Amino acid sequence: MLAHLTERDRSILLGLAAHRYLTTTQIQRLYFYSHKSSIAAARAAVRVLARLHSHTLIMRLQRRVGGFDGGSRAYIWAVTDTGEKAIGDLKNVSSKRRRYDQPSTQFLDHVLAITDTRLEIIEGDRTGAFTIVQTQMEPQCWRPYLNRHGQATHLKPDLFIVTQTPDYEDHWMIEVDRGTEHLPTVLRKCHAVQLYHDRGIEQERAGVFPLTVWVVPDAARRLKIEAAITATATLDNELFRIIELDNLTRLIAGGGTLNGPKPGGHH
DNA sequence: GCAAGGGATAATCCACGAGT
DNA sequence: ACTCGTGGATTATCCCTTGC
Repeated sequence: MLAHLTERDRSILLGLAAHRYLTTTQIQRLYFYSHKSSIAAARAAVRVLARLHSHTLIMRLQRRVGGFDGGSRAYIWAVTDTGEKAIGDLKNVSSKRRRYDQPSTQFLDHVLAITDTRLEIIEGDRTGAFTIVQTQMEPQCWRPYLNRHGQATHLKPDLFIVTQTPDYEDHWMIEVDRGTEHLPTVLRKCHAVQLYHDRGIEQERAGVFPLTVWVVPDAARRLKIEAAITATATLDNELFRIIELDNLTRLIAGGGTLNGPKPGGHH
């Protein structure tokens, strides 16, 4: 049943399963980036998705709700049970049963925003600003540790990335903030990062501790979170960076600063 | 306030060419 | 002959602005 699928078709299917949900545009940016124009790439992506759809390997959610700019929203895609089974055959493992209810818009927005963030980094790699050495998505990027009360728990960043520039190898934990969480919730996560840092687990495992980057929707949100972290004496400011998506690749290329490589920085 | 108009983007149609 | 990729042209749909 998979004989008629191209290598790219399989990549899309696997990628879609890994991300759970992807928009047409995201699939285009992930898998159709070497076309002559982005217009041509978009058309190609739509065609391929229509084909996979006709084979009932993937399905479409309702169009995205919300958003501010004009135009139609991109379709959001997910793998069907049939597609899941096909992936099981591909990987030579039995497919796990998964239910795809219509997810909440907030959850969907967050998942898609994480992918947009990851795409920004991938495209930074493509332009040669840095090289991606490793990418971990949920739940692979979760880190077990003992909390203040000695209970086993997990630090759950949205992404863990290792990048390479000529001078340094940098580790990153990415948190994608949509401006919807209350500041105390954000600070609670920061305290978890701080404690995980103080436990020394990551340093022992990887040799370095990653920089935690909050990717925020706008400058106002950035200033709020920056101020809150600075005002909290028990948090080490140097563990965190708050940044808008536009500047993320510059931050990564600069090893944690926006001004180029940081002398004597983490490596 | 409301309908018409305009901008933006996605999806679709169609003709053409390359590969098999 | 058939399939697939390409890209110009067209259609569909949404949101925002404008004029009343």
